[in-house]
Amino acid sequence: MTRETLAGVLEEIALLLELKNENPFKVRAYRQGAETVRNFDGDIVQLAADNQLTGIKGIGDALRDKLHELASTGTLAFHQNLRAEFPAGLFELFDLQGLGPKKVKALHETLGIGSIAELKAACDEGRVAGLPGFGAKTQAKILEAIALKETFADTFLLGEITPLVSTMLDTLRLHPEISRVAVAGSFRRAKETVHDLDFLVATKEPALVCEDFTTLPEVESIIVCGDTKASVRLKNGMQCDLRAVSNAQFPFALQYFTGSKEHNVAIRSLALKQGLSLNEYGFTPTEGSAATVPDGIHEERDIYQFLGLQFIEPELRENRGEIEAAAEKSLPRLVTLEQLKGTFHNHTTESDGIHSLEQMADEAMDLGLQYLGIADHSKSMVIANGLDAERLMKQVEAIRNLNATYTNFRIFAGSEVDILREGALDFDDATLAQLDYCVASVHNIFNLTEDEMTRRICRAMENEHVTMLGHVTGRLLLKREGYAVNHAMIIDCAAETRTIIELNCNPWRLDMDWRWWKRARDKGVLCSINPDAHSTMGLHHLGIGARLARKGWLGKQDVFNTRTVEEVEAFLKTPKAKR
DNA sequence: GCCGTTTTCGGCCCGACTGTTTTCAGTCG
Repeated sequence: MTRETLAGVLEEIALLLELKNENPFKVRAYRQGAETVRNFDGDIVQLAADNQLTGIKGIGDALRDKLHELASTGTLAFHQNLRAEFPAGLFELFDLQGLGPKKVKALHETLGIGSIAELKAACDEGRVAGLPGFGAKTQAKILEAIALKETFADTFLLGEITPLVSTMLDTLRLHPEISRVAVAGSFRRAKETVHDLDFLVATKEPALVCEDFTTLPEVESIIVCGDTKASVRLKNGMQCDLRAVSNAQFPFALQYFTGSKEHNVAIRSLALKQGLSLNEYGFTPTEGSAATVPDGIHEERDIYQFLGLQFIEPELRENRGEIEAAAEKSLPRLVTLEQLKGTFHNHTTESDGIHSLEQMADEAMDLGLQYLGIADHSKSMVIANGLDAERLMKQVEAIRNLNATYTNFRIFAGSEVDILREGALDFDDATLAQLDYCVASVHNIFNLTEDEMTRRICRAMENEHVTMLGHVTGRLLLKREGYAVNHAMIIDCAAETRTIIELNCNPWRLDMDWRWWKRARDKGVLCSINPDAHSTMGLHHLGIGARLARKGWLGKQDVFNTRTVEEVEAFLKTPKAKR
């Protein structure tokens, strides 16, 4: 029994109650209960099993008893009974954009639809468009949403699976027959989403290691298990491969399985020019070649060095100019997580965060940061409890007071100010002038044309008080496309107006996309790696942010929040035009 | 279902947008 199981059951109950037209506030109570469980500071599973869940805000008598039953017996009768009233496949319908409980209920009751497959068939036959409350456009949108979901099937967020990967790496390292372990593939290259995981081990007992791999606790089922390779399905549905090689083969296999395919093709053609063919086991002379196979290759970097290249960090291996740069020895020295001294764009309980100003600051200090920027939502974000000017000024005062109690830490008072329809801001200049800095973001009216949206955002960046631009496209990976923007124009405008662009490192966003950062860097635009944290845990996403910044070719000097607190203070006091 | 309380029942973030309607329901954030 895990915390996530408890929370998941409460979420599912909320969904089922919604389907049954239950009191929306009751539904919300279950949903909030799930959030409370997720964010509880302590061993909530044990407390629930011991029936010790008292005095926790959001968990009343009913949820306490249900969590106790669930944690102590493994199931919850109330949940099982609710579940039995609906087909299991009904849940997946909620993943489709545009479908909520009412529509799902209508589809189920009138057409007997209980799965995405059935819904797709019904749409294809035009049966959905005729239902009351539905129409041709709704039917088309549903088909679109199904197509989008199919595209993203079996894809996982980098940030979401990172803890799982480190756990599995730790387990493999403990194996007595394994001398070296690495994760390769797109995960190692820090792609924002990954399809499968590739682990690599060096061992003298490959068959044994493969067999043991299939018994890891994360494994759901075995796909294949041979002498040097095992392939399994993990409990989260992801396919996961293990390759077992010798210690001498390890660097070659690591290079090979890290990819990308395009990068490897280019690398192998370089080797061919030297009369050597390169594969996952090593170099071999090509037919008729007088080349000798190099010895002394122990690490991946030795392969690159032998080919006359600087070591290419895995994040850069996309064949987007890194090989040419490595040949010229002009690769950037990439930023590291350890170089980040602070971060901006974080929320507190004052808007929609779940931890207080003090809690967020404490966590930032525990992470070794020198400063923390607070940027709660502005008043237009009613749903997020956005602050009006009066509340904002009170928060600024609270921050100033709190700063007076710190010796080696500083909170910067900011706002995540909404960019309104035409590019105006949700606060007037006089209010913004009271802040240390400000992040400007779009949160509504997503359906503008690319031109209109780009103009809207550029107008906001032209404001003297806008320090940085938040999540450039508003995308939610695997869920929602971003709004249409012209990245090139926004980067140019940021360069002209000396506006920093955020790399929002919430795992769902990773926005601005890594493919644009090199261009921004070349135009002199600074990046701020911002977790958009809505809880203390959210601050831990800085690590993912650093990886994506590396993927975007950024070095320490390109990332604003590698600067010291004194440097940041001086920067923020300087008028934008002179930054 | 939870919370707070003028302590046992009333209130619970709400506005924008879409597509369906012909004045509004459903979804989203």
